[in-house]
Amino acid sequence: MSPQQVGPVTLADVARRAGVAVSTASLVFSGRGPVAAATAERVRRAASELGYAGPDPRAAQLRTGRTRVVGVSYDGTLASAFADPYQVTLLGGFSQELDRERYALLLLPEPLGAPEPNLAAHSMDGVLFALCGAPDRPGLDALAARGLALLGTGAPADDRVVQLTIDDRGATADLVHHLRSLGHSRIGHVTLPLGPAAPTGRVPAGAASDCPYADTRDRALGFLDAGGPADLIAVARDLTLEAGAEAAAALLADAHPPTALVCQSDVLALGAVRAAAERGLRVPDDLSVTGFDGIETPWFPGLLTTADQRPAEKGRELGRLMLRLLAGEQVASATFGVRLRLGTTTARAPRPPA
Amino acid sequence: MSPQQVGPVTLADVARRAGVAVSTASLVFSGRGPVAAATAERVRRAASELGYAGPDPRAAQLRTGRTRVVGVSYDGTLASAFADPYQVTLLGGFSQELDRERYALLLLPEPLGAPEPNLAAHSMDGVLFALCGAPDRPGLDALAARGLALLGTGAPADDRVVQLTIDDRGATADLVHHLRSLGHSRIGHVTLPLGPAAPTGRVPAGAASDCPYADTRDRALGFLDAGGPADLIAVARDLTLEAGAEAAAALLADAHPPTALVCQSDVLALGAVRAAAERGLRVPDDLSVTGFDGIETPWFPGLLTTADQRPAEKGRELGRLMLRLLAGEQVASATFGVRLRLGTTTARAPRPPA
DNA sequence: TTGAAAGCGGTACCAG
DNA sequence: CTGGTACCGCTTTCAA
Repeated sequence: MSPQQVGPVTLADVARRAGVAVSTASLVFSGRGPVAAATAERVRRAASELGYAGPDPRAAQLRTGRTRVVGVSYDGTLASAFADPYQVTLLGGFSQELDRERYALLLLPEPLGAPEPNLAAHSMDGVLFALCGAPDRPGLDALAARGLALLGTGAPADDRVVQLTIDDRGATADLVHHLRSLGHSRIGHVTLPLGPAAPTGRVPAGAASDCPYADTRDRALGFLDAGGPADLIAVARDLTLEAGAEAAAALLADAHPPTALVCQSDVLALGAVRAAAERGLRVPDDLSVTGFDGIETPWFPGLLTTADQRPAEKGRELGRLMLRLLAGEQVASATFGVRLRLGTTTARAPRPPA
Repeated sequence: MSPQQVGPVTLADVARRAGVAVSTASLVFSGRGPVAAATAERVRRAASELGYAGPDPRAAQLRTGRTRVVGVSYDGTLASAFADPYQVTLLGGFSQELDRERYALLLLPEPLGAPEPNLAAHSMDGVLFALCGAPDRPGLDALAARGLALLGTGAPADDRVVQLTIDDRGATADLVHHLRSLGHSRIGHVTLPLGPAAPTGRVPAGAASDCPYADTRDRALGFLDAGGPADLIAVARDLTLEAGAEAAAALLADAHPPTALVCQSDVLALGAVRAAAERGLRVPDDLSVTGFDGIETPWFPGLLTTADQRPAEKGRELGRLMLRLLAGEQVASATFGVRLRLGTTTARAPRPPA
């Protein structure tokens, strides 16, 4: 009868039982070196007899320095991040690429006001800052000091982070130009949150164009660039359909209401569509609405006019960039193309009532 | 000038520079032992001068055996899992509880036909089998052998996995009883996929009631228990609104079509609502529809009649169970309560046309 | 309050 | 092809 094992079985136990050196046993499991078939078989049998679970990843990680884990950092809770189909789809594409190389994703939500950043406390080979608004992120220094692969989509703004950005400003301006070409001039703008705890409501243009979050700011600037009126801007408190509806309602209640709404995200735009319906306005006959992102909405009858970021493809592209970084390649920041997608939510401006 | 550091700075470097032993420096960072204020200060200064990133989590993990990581395993791709609001919401609740104790989630998608299970290759303290259909899962032995905390929602069926299940069968039967009390007798059933690559379409009752996936099978059994007709069952190929619509359409095309559809998930039910609209049927006047899960659908006008699993709360409950397991407590499998939620998608059966 | 030293469980080099 | 051995970087006794 074999001696009773106390803790988990280790490689040394297996090697001893098989009558080989640990180094040889290690080769059997990693498949790296040449091992005689008979020896390998002996080791495998010893392993299964002892109930060996395979090399402990913790030890392997310490030795090799690689963890096969990529962190995904974002501000806010997981629930709030995943309420946005854009983020979910992007992450799906990212995961798809990383799966190929057997990397797993470690979700790192960074709740507001967390005392110490969680970020550096985990072992990872790289980090994707998927949808971080804030331009700086505590804990980044530690990650950089460890030499991790760092990839972002605009934030945090740091030379050590490779960025895949989009032309937020130009894409938004394109949407406004599209609406103007349809005869709209009274165009409203619904923005993403301006900060961690900003309430829903109308704001002066300056509040949006000074926003520290690059995407929010640049889209607002694009809106203004293209001649969007500075007095028709409202902020959504968070990235939900409800907040979009409320912000849109605030604009539609104006004495001289807009005939079109340019929203900084598709989710917000769908909220605007609902707000319109609640006021008895038809989309696009009475009100045109545009979004941003290009999410799939199988339940929405019609197609949102939007700046299509192709989230799945963008996620895959981020995945490929991450894999190259992990392979030690030098990767330059780049821009990802956004396409204007014409849907059924925009139409000619209605004739003003007599 | 200090000597040029080659690799990343280690605790030993810091200790040397501060003129203390590594063990003392360790205490400064972990805050575990008593260290004189002056000593601690010296260590911290040395650390910042050297750009020390803090204790390397890999080494700490090997030594302590704890990783502060919980894996979330499911079959299929991340994209498909996150297409279901139920799963997303549940994961949000789970994450919320684990955040409290600073655990991060490691996503472990297990694509079909992956050669070797990825599962055991990562360092974790526990694993949640969130929405695994398959009753068995390769790699489970290795996880159990390492003594990980194992938690599931019905699958994999294994004594080593603590389960939080629901009464799928009873809840579905309740929905059917509700419809029968409204005068429906011709009731159709739209099931979740019966296997990894099952096509959408009608199936004999036996196909569903023999399904290896416990939830699919038990809901089908509940449907039959309550007197649902065995000839009006259709399978959705995957968990999407489109597949639900197709499966529903297959039933509605029957020579003697149903006046109500009991769907095994809310997403499928919303597909059924769409299929009804495409055939010019009004819900609930011409067709009653029920779902399962209790997801939030801010964009859906009305409220789905459903078996409400309270996904956010269920996720939190799973989180609490996981934390107890991680703390070494003995935790028994339990049942989570499901509530019948009456919405606006069910009504009296229409009078049969004269 | 601090220091010395023994691992945690593998991996990777090198010699044979 | 196989065995010995020096680490990987930190935590944790235990002694001083």
